[in-house]
Amino acid sequence: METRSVDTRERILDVAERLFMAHGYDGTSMRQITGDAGVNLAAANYHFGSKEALLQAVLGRRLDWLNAERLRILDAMESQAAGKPLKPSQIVDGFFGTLLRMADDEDRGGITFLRLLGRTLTEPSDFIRTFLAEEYREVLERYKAALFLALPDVPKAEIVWRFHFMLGATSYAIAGTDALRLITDWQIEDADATDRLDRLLPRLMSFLLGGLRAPLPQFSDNA
Amino acid sequence: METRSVDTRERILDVAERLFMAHGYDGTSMRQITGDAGVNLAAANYHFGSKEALLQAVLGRRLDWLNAERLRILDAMESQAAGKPLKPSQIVDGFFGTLLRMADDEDRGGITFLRLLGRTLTEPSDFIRTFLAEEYREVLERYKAALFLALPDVPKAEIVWRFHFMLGATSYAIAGTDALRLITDWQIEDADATDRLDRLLPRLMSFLLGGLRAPLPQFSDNA
DNA sequence: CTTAATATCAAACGAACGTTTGAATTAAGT
DNA sequence: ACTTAATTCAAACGTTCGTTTGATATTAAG
Repeated sequence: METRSVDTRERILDVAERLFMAHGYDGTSMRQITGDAGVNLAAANYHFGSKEALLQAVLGRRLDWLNAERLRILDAMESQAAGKPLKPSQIVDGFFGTLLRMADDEDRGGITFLRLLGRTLTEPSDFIRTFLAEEYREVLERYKAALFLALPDVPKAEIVWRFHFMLGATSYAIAGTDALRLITDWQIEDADATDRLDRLLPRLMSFLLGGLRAPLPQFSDNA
Repeated sequence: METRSVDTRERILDVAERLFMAHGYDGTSMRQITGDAGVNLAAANYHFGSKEALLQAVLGRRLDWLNAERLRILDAMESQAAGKPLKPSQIVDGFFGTLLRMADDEDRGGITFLRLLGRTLTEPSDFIRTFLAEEYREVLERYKAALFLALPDVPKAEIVWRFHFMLGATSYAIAGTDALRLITDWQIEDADATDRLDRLLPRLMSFLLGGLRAPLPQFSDNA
């Protein structure tokens, strides 16, 4: 009695991942999901309990792995460094590079999951934010601490802000919703999607590191 | 017969702006909007025609002014420069600074509109993206061209990408949905919201300029 | 073969959705 | 004062939503 339910579960998760990415949470109905997946409507509630829990399952399936991998990489880098601070570029690559490299891994959601995540990070619903906060709590604490050590001369508040900015630039870049892309004569360049993804990582990494290491802002007041 | 309808129209726009910001487009119902505004349900369809047209009216009310102001500022800077390229910092401030300074202007939506815009830029619906594309077409063309002139040694494709990254960092920073803010012990710093906004602009500007002027990425292949 | 747990199914639940209708009300023009 | 247009209103339209129900089918175990 395992084979059927596992197939049904995974098929629902795969279709839900794609539809939530394309139309958002509120814009996707349980009937669309189960219809596209070729399963009965009630199957979704049977296996996941509710629509909210379904989205959490969709995200958790990928985020559990992603953030465990991020921690594994940070552990490896830190034990390699033997107590010395890491380079900022290492830390940024461990966090954002690990995410972007999932784009090529179809077994872990590929570009579909990346876009879903980029969109979800800007969703307002309380249950989503609570869920994401818990999913990210440990990995953010660890990477934040690593950046504090790597940039001892930069005020911690500035590092946190710049982490926030980096997350935004990355989310937006991968969300691919592109309010911009319609306008920009994007064809200025290439080519197939594979090529664009190959080049996105180094492009984004240059930008993020440039922003992270920018001169500190001058505040007009002196509070 | 003017005073009533103008009041009703504006009250609907104000409430819709706030609710779309807080709960997203799909997550906000016409009944919530008209109910909170204290007007009849049918009034919204009478004045705006449909829910989609209402969102466009909400956004257009602010964006028309914002993008006209951006063009006005760019015109002023270019005529001041008398044919010579502008400084990148001028251009970035004209585009993003003008946006962020709306946060203090309650008559033009203040922080509520900024957050709504940040969220809306990542919405997937076709009608939103089409609308935004048209709203932004001219101002993006002009600012892109200014950046091309200001950074003659940077490939145009790189500039467009970095413009995209800057837009993402800014949207995310102002959207304030903060999947992050729940986790990050944000209290590390200050104080009241006014103070945070005062400091957001210089902080974001440093980050954006650092990213814009970062060393060019090295691609692993040589295509 | 029987039993019990697990999974799928068609059908329905009540609630909420965006929109429309047609009458009532208000304001403007003459 | 009368006419006409603009606006507000209560009520209802048909549709879609997430979820639940109870029967039926499938599988694993004794």
